[in-house]
Amino acid sequence: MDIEVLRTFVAVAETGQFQAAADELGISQQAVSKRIAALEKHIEVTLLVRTSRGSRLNMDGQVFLPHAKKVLATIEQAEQAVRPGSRPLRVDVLNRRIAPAQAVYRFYRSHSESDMDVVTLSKENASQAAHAVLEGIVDASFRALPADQVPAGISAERFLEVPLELLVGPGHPLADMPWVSPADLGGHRIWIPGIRPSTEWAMFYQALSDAFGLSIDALGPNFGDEALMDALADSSSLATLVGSGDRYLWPQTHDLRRIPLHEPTPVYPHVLLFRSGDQHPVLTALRNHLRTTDPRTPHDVWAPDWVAR
Amino acid sequence: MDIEVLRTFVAVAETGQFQAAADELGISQQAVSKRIAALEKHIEVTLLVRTSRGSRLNMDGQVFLPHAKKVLATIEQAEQAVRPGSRPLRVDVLNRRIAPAQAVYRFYRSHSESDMDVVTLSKENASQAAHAVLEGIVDASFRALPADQVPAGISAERFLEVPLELLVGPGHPLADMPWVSPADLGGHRIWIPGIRPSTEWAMFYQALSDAFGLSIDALGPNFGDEALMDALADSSSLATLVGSGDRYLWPQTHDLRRIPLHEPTPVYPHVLLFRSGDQHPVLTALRNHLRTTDPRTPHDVWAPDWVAR
DNA sequence: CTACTTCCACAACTATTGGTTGTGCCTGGC
DNA sequence: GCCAGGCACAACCAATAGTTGTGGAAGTAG
Repeated sequence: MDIEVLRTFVAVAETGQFQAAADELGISQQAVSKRIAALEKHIEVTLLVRTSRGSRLNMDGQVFLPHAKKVLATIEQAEQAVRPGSRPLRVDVLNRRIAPAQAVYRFYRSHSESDMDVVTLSKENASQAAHAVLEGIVDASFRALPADQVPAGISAERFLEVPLELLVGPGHPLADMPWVSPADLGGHRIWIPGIRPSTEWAMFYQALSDAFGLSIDALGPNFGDEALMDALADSSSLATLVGSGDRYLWPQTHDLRRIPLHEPTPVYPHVLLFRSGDQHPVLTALRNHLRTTDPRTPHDVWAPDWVAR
Repeated sequence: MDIEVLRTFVAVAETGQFQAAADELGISQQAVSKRIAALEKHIEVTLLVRTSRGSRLNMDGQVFLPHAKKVLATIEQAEQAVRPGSRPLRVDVLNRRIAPAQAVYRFYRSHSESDMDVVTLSKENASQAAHAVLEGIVDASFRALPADQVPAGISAERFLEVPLELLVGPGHPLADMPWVSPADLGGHRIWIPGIRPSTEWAMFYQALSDAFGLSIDALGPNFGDEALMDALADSSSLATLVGSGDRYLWPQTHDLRRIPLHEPTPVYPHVLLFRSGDQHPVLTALRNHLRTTDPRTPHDVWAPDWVAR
């Protein structure tokens, strides 16, 4: 049984004649005749009384008509259910407190009609996240993915170059500098806890170390932000790096100092991954929003050369 | 969109791989691949994640699956709704108090699982009733239809040869006869009120008159059974004819006499009309019931020669 | 690391289907 | 009785859905 056959039956039932139904469907009267005959043969029951002035429903036809309409409506619902935009856009972020999550949140507030879910997949690295996008587990993911690891079928759009800032305690030698250069950090110890190898964070800091000769200590478990901030506040040699817009490690309570980095400004290059050709309207709106609200990046920036662009 | 495509999608979703779904549907794996590709193209959304060990649903697929199942279930319901036997059998009888209606009623009582409607269409003659059957207004009709008027597509099965009896008042010359022959009625006046020309009753009594030289008075309006019985009771010359099993014109209250007719016994030849090939199980059961319970007809019967058989 | 297996997609070909046009029959109105 | 409207049948054609054969990707065993 074919859907078009049901549509044809409904058209005939409503117009009362084959020719009118044929006109409505843009096919010939003979095609309508064939379709109805096929339907009646399939369900082994005649549905229409053919007269010389048209056709009307017989008893079985009257019984069948509402069912046919219901089938068509159900199909319409099924198609509607997966139409792009009919379900919330699922966006994956590494962490709800860093810049991408905040950008998504700002977008959501200014587009209240946009339905979306923000999730944090526990993926080890950006490549796995890209596959999650490809497989449809999420619609988009903010990651720092090397250009050569973007799988076929995934588009990568670079947004939100977030400048890094040095976070130090009040006793640190650089605590009162208005800004510093990455090269100035050569002799200092930078501690970023809880970064496992092969994650994209590790790759980024590795590239940063290589570029400027830093000693970034990524070892040791992460005991949480409070423990890190306590350690920073008490130490005159320890420092860490944070994104300029991050919502955590905010120095208010510990008299910590955020010191901008310049010449060049290292930026964490967030990349939005999504399926190529994805038509989800909220995704389109999000991309537009990010493009237009992306703050002007400083002209002298540094980012790993492997990042997608 | 085709139903088989939805069935295929459900099969793939449930088995987890194309080959298994193909086996289930009795087609090749490549055909399944094509169908799924066509479905995904049609709704412009991918539904499955292909891996090297099978396929699983992605987010849209998970959304779509229950809708697809619902469509299939709705179609199943639609087909079920017109499956022969799923709705009550509609049987048309001329009158609820004559033999066919009583036979149908006996059938209904002994087949309590059989769902049926008994209606009395106000059709002028048997030919119109046959067309009502053909058009599906009713499923079957008890009529006395000439054999040459049975339309194509209608089957006629002769049941219930109901012997006629003479009904007279106590003062009638034949009131005390144990039985009479139709030929004995030659000089008597027989009055059957309310019979309009061109009805099957009129045709039957016309044939009866012609065969035995009776004078059957069919004129005058029908003032009802009570008026007829009153007239019979008061008259020594008036008589009428009734079927032997009729539930009306029963002589209890008026001291009327029912006198059997023999040599030959005129019978009213009821014919069951139904659509050729109608598979309605209740119709089949009814026909079987009528065939097996039909009382043995007397060997010396008369019926119009034009009746179907 | 290589070879094998499993699973899906693509290509080429074929069979079937569903469409078209042309025509005929039936019925109802003039 | 003739004409017009409406549906069905036949023949033909195009589009579709099926087949087999093959290849690539990814997991698995040796």
